[in-house]
Amino acid sequence: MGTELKSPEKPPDDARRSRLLDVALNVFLRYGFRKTSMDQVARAADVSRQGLYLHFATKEELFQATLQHAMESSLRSASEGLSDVSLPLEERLVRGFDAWVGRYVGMVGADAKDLTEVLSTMGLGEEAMRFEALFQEAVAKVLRASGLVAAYKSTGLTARQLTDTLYATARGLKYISGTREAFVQGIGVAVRALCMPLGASR
Amino acid sequence: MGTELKSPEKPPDDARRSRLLDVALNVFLRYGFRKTSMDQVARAADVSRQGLYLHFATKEELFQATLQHAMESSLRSASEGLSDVSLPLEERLVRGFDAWVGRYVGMVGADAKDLTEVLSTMGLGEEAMRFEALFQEAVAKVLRASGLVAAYKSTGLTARQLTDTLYATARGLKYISGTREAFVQGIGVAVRALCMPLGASR
DNA sequence: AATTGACAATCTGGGTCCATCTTGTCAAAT
DNA sequence: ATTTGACAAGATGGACCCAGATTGTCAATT
Repeated sequence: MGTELKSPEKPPDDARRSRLLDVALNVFLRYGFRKTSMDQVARAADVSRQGLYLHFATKEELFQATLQHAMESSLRSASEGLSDVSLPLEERLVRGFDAWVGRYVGMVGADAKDLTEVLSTMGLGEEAMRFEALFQEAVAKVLRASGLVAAYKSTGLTARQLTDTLYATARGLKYISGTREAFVQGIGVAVRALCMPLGASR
Repeated sequence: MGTELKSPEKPPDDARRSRLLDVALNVFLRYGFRKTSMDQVARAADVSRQGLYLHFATKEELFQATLQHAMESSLRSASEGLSDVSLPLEERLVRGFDAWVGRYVGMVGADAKDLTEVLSTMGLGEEAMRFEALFQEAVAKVLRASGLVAAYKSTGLTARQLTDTLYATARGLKYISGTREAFVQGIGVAVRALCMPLGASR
């Protein structure tokens, strides 16, 4: 069964690896790639530096795995939020954007400006765009299924356009908001405005 | 009549000064503050360096005047667009945001990241926020007058909240869009979605 | 499996020196 | 008014060196 699952690094290691990647993500987000040392990550994860090398051969491999893990993790929880049919549409959208964007608001330090640069250097730029596209498709799918797009029919706007607009709003809020709470508040307002045509009555 | 118009530097010089400031803005936007020399600005404006010093005593004074002029100019044209009653609401909003934000999309170079830093260093941060607030108030005013806020009554959203949402969208589009045209397109979609409750029928 | 201690090779940041660029000012010329 | 030419003081950037940090690997230990 499925010996070539297209995932290059998917031998389901342990939960330890996942924990290391979570810790590494936080450190990388605060200090960027250059100013983060393996020792720093190891200490933050309560592991020896060599223990870290036991899982990741080089710093770049750690970084790559960290980003990959973060994107998969964010997309997974975002998708879960978006597809939670037990919640009202607005709440699902807010949770989706919070998981995809809001989760990182206020976590990036001033030294972390090299992350995107290094990211594209390592060829992760395409992967990032792929995940971004997946998230956007998930949002668009929800908008279509909810009947929102139908409600906007008179405007001629597509699900994709509504998604892009909401996505741009989230990106703007990411820069404007100082805290995750402020972001959630802002995206909540945007979502409420967008969903208004479905009938905001209680 | 009004001998103290609160404007600190408003002796209505000539159009020459205004032209110099427009040129200076373009250079500053491309190369930032540090990497822009007085000679560079002078040459770009087809003036001698000393001719520039004849209008602005120091580089910092030039920078300060440039930003002040840009903010005033942007706010003026944004306000004109917003209050042009000969245009439909959507077009007015698009023109307003294009004048305030879109005008600068794609113009800022990689070396220009020190602009905001220097800006706040010189105490222009407060002034910038003041202009930002004025623009937002102008937008909110238009939204209220158009009846859009009333149309959103069932959601409980205020004019301020709708304005903030649109503003966040514009900020996001500023980072996402590579060109001014793409920005206008994006903000156009956002505005259309927002104005939908007023009846998008043709 | 993970840890400690240790190691050479390499990278980084600070410091100095020095040539060049830039600023701000001046006088003379148009 | 604006320009050209010139100037000293100061800022900037590149070259270079060096101490210390960091990386990646090893062996011995638990």
